[in-house]
Amino acid sequence: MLDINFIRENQELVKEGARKKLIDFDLDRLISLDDKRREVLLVVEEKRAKQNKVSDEIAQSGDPTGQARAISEMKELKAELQKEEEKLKVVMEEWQKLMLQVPNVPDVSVPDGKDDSENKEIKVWGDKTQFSFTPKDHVELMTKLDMVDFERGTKVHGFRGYFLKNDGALLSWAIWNYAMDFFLKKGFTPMITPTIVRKSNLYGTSHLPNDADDIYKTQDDDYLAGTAEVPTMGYYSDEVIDEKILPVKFLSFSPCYRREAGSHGKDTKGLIRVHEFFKLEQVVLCEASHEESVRLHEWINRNTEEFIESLGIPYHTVLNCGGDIGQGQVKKYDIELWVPLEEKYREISSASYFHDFQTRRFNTRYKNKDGKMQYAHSLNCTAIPTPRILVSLVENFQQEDGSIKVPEVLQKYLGKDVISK
RNA sequence: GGAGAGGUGGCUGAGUGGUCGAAGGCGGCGGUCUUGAAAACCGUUGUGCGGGAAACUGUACCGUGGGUUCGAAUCCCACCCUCUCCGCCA
Repeated sequence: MLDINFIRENQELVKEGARKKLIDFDLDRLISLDDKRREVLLVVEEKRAKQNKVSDEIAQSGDPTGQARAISEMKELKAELQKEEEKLKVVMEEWQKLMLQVPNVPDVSVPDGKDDSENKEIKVWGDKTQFSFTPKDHVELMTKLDMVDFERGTKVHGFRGYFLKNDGALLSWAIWNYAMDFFLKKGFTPMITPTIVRKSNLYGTSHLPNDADDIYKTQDDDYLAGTAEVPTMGYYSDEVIDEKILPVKFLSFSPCYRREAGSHGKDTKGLIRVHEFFKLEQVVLCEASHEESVRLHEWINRNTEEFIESLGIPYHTVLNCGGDIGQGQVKKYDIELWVPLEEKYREISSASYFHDFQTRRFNTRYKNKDGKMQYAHSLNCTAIPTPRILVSLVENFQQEDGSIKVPEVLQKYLGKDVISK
């Protein structure tokens, strides 16, 4: 959410931002609605002031005749007031709905573009893996090594279902354990978060109202979070946090649930796109400073790059274009790992910052040194998702005999240096 | 699932129709005292929106939404949430 005064004072900027993000938003409608809101609010407040004043006089007056006259006058005023309040209510309903749809303004460095095909590659690390034999894809590799069972996954769960077993399961644990060690050294506070969350948290992160189709809902009207960003951001909702604890850095672990509505034809095989996965997520709250947001954004993204580098998987980093950026995000980097059999880089991580877009919705504030209330800034970045990471890991490290070399840093966590039959 | 209790400011806790934005306490801040600190004492201490250069001022906020009333933290209705006990359960 943006501040309405900011919106009013920066209409062209907001419009340009929406254009860049390819979000269709009728700002003029919001502005005229806001004019109306202000106008009616003024009338309502004037009438209330009058009402309050006369009510006090009635209470203090010892004159019954005067009281009776004032009361009958106030009855009229009350009727007028109710009419105006009803008007205000109607205006506010639409106003609030529109306010939830205003996109945050993307950074000037965000390039134009319609979708992920127009993201800008800003970094390439490692050489694309070359094989002296015919490589296999992760489905074949992992199935043959009995690391995964898609058939029974589908039997039990349905479309996109999977079981990880044997070294598939152990490798996941090894990655989680390694990632914990790796990220905790950087000063994160580890958390295991709830995944069933109240609706308000998804409005807070701005997954709602716009991405409702992608979110599972329970019969109790709760939702299953698609990322630990959601519960972690909710952690400090409606709180005034102590400025001294900023920046707070959480490393949150959770299962993640995504309906993947609208992507039925995509990635139908394998572990790239599944309904249920696990993720370690970096979530950061910092002081309300653009420079600090930028600094931490670079930092969290770099953390994940370093993690991937330590595994030795070739990747590149892209700067997401306007059309590939979410409603609330100011700027986003994606880290994409090389998937040899697809001959493509595939997204493994996403680092974004939001300024106070999310914290306004969550009402997460702190008091700054001058005693002024400020909305904190928020950022997040994937630390590591499983099982998606396994795709590029096994494909890049496969050997001619169908075994998989274990990256050195994982060997002590897995207890072996090669996965074979 | 059954039964009960309760939601008030940063916290605790009083307040059952009229200067209540809300007593008291704790905490915070400022001061007195002290070499310094503690203790004690004195003072001060909510947020959003609007107006104003400012002092200040209008309005809203006592879980949420409605209702009654000239007037609601206080009365009525619905909902949400929390806690306790019993049951079930990883």
